[in-house]
Amino acid sequence: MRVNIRSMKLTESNPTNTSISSGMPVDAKASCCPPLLAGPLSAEDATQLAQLFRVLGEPARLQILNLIAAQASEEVCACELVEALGLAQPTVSHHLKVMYKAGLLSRDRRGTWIYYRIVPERIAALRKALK
Amino acid sequence: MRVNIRSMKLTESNPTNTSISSGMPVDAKASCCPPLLAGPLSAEDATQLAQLFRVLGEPARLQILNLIAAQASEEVCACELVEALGLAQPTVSHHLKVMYKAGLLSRDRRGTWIYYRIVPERIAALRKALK
DNA sequence: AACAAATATCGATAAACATCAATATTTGCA
DNA sequence: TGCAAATATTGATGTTTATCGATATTTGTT
Repeated sequence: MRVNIRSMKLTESNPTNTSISSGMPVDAKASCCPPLLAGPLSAEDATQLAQLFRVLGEPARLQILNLIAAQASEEVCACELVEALGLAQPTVSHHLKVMYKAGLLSRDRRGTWIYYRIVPERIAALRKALK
Repeated sequence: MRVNIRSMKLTESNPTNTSISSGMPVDAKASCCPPLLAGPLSAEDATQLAQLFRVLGEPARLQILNLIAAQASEEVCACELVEALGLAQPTVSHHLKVMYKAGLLSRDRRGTWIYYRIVPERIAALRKALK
């Protein structure tokens, strides 16, 4: 497990959010992703799950996930995404932030660059929710 | 397999849409839901997949799925959903239409009532897409 | 044909959000 | 400290869409 001192700073200014494992802000609560079809679903659970699905309901964000998954290094620099997606830099930054806050991406700052990775457990949780 | 003559009428006035199996209009193309992480994703595929996720990105619609799944009969009358969700009838009708067009629900008209069912293959396809 | 019930459509409104240009902030380096 | 590159934020704009009231359509019944 790579521990990057600088990357800690990214979460220091985010005291209100809980963490999955290390430095992962997540808007959703810890009791995330109960099965959608295999049991009762509270209104709050429905809201949280819907919020997660909505994050995936954007082509650009799906392509970001796909682009990261295509990397052998399992990570991608934010700067690469700008040209790959053909979107403005603020737009890409926005999408990355949304996915990061949703717990779908983790990030690792190395110098000026920030490398993003998929959080596979989060994807798996969503897949389980579709049961 | 129950064949309802009247229910045929529901799809007769929808000649532009393709069908999954029988009487199921689907906005998405037949080549739906390629794996999101296990291979390249075209822009069109990303758009289609995102559209499907967006349908699930609404708490009311997730609750509709959950309510149907909770029925032993595996189906639910639209009229029951209005009170169960606490939404206005046009709103519920709108959500049902969105999910029906997305191929997530099938419907069976019996007299004045319309009973909705989950299309499990569609849910399974989404789950597979999260690979 | 007339009526009642269930569902669909229409029109309007408000909220959410994707997008970008401009600008600010952060970071490494000299 | 000053500069350049990467990323974040701000403000504005246009689009999408959830929601509802009012109304239309469909369906079964009498």
